[in-house]
This record gives sequence, C-alpha cells and structure tokens, in this order.
Amino acid sequence: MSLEEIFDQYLGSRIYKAREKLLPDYVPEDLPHRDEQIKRLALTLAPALSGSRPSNVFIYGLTGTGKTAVTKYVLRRLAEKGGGRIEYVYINCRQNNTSYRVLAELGKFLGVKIPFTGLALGEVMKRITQALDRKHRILIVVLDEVDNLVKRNGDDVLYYLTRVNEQLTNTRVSVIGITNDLKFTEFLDARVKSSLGEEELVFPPYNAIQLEDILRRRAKEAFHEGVVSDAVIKKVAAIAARQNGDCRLALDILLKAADIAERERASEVTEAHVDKARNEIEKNLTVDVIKTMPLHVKLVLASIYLLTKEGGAKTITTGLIYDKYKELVTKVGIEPVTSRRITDILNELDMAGIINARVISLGRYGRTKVVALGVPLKNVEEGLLSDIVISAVIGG
DNA sequence: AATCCACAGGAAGTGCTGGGCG
DNA sequence: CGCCCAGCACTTCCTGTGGATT
Repeated sequence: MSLEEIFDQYLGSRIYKAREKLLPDYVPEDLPHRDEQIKRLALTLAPALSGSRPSNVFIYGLTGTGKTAVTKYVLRRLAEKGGGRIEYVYINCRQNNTSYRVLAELGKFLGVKIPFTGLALGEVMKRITQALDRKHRILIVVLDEVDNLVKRNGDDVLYYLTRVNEQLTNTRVSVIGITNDLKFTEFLDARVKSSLGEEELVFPPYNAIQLEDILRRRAKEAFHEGVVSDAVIKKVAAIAARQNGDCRLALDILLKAADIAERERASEVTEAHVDKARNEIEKNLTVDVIKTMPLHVKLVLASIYLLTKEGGAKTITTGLIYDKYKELVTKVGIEPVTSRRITDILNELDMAGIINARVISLGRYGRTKVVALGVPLKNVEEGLLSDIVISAVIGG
C-alpha cells in the first residue's frame, strides 16, 4: 500500500465520520446518566460565582465512571460564567506522581518558573504562594488520580493546598481531589481528611444498559450510518460492564475495533473486530508496561515466566523465583539484588496487574507468596523479548 | 498447645543522578 | 565552588506471623 493510498483511505473513510469523538480526551456536549453528579458538583462550586470559596470536594469512583469528564465539564462552564474571576488547573497525579512535580505543574500554570529538580519543597511552596496572591480570583485545583500521589509521597501537597488560604489575601484556593481508590482516605492526615472531605461525591459504575446508551450516542457522532450494528454495541457494552462499568474501556474497544475494520477495508464493524480489539488492547497494555520496567524487575518477571512455562503443576513461590532469578543473573553476568528487594518487586508486579500474588501459610513449611501470571504467557513473552539482555537468557 | 519454617514487610540508611542556591 | 534538595533503586537489619506438624 502506498502512502497515497493509506491517506486516501482515511480521507474517504467508509467507517468514520469523526474519529476524534471516540478519543479519550474528548468531552462530549452532554454526559448522559451523570445528571445527579453534575448537579451536585455544580451546586457545590456555584458559590465561586458570588466570590466566596467553594468547599473542597472529594470525588470517588472506579476508572471510566466519568469523574474526569464531569469535573472538566462543570468547571469549564463555571469558568465561562465567572468571566476571568474563576480559574481552574487540572493536574494528573499519575503523570506527575511526586509532590515536587505536582507543585511544578501548578507553578507552570501560575507562570512561576520552577526547575524540574533541585529546589526544596518548602521553597517551591513559598514561590507558589506568592504567585497565587498576585491576582484576585478563585482558583480551583483539580488533582486527578490523587491516590497515586499520596500513596507514594504522603499528603504534604494536599495539606499545603488546603491551608494556603490562610496566607492569601486576594486569591482563594479550592481543591477537587479525584480518586478511584475508595479506601483512599486512610492514607490521609486527619486534618487534611476533614478539610478536603468538606463535600464528597460518589460516581457509581455504569451498568450495561447505560453503557449501551452512551455508546449508541457516541457511535452516531463518530461513524457513518449502518457501520456499527446494535449487536456490536451490545457486545462492547457487555464487556465493559463486566469490567466495573468502565466507559473509557468501552470507547477504547469501539475505537480499536473500528480501526481494525478500517485497516481491513471492511464496510462495517463486526463482532470479530471487537474480539480482536479487546485482545490487542490487553496485549498492548502489558507489553508496554513490561518494556518500560527496570532490568531487575524484568529479570524477576522472566523468572516467573520460565517457571510458569516449564514448571508443570508446581505452585510458584518467592523462594523458587529467587533461585531462578539468581540463575538468570549469573547468566547475564551481573550481581543479584537481595531477597528483600524481590519482595518489593513482586508487589510492584502485582500492583501492575502482571502477576497475581497472595500470601499464604504452608504451616510448618513457612509463610510465602504464591504467584501466578495475571496476563497471557504470550504477552509477557513479547514484552520480555523486546529487551536484548533478557531475550538472550530466555530465548534458548 | 507449642513450635518453627520461610518468608512478609517496616525502618533507616546508602550512593547515585540531576539539578538548585549564594 | 561547596553544600543542599528530591527521587530512585537498593541494602542492612530487623520484627512479625499463619497454621501444619510435632
């Protein structure tokens, strides 16, 4: 296929009318089945319009339940109404996963020059405080996926943001914390918990019927007529409904399926395309995660991979993994890390969803972790083989 | 009922990187 | 220049523990 042909195919797409409407950062004109949440968030934030500081808000909900979309949607409208007196910053704490980086993002928004390393945290806070007070306004700081930040770095940034108002005369700061960890507040200092939890908002998962409705609306905007059948919509919705009603996933699958259909020059998206899309998404997710892991983590994963492949019915435990790992390390010709570190690495892999690990007691025979791969062996293999060092030791 | 294995996992610290500041 | 800062990957040293076996 020549470049010309590839581009022409997209120009005259038989599938898409507007592909961008399926992309994750697209916020639609209306958000169905989230009326209650929109209303409550709007009510909470509305005092900003009369110049008083709105309550801090805590938003809970699993991934893909519309937390981010609703928040952006409401804030955008609020800022428009506010005519420059109300502003908001959106900071994702997964991408900016340290206290320093979050503050640096905030600084960037305020136009303060903050180097990406080197300064003491207290110094950064001081500069931000000064910059905040330069203007007369209400600033709403949105911290998305804030649990990522707090679990790794503690709640010093939250503590700072909820108390900075005491030092300000012109600006008022409100915080909206978004999290998909429902037990998240356990990690918080009591003072932060009470001031941040002034208002709480829960986003329930979408059910299959709601997902279908959302998909239908979105499909109407994104696709030509007759390209996506109702059966396909139903299938995608059912898959996503099983995954905690994750709407982001639903849209992602639909997009991928349509891309595949386009690539195959099909005239419609079929259920087979959906299956392929689901596999591809799953695979890409794990392969990408594995590719970016540090060497020793990869080696530990490679050990688990080998044990799974050759080990038969035996259960895989920490001790077994450590032995295999040391074997691999010798082949590569580097020094092994301690078993203490292996414990942490196994937890990291568990958190990433690559493996399933749980502690069990074998009575007399000790207490250990039983580990199994949480994703298809094939996907792990593909991820590992992309590393030259690893592929050398597991290849033959 | 007591024992004791094979680890789990907390606390504190090290050495390195990549940057401040005065 | 010397000293300070945060973050990461890792070590050292350590205490804790579920439950099959004695």
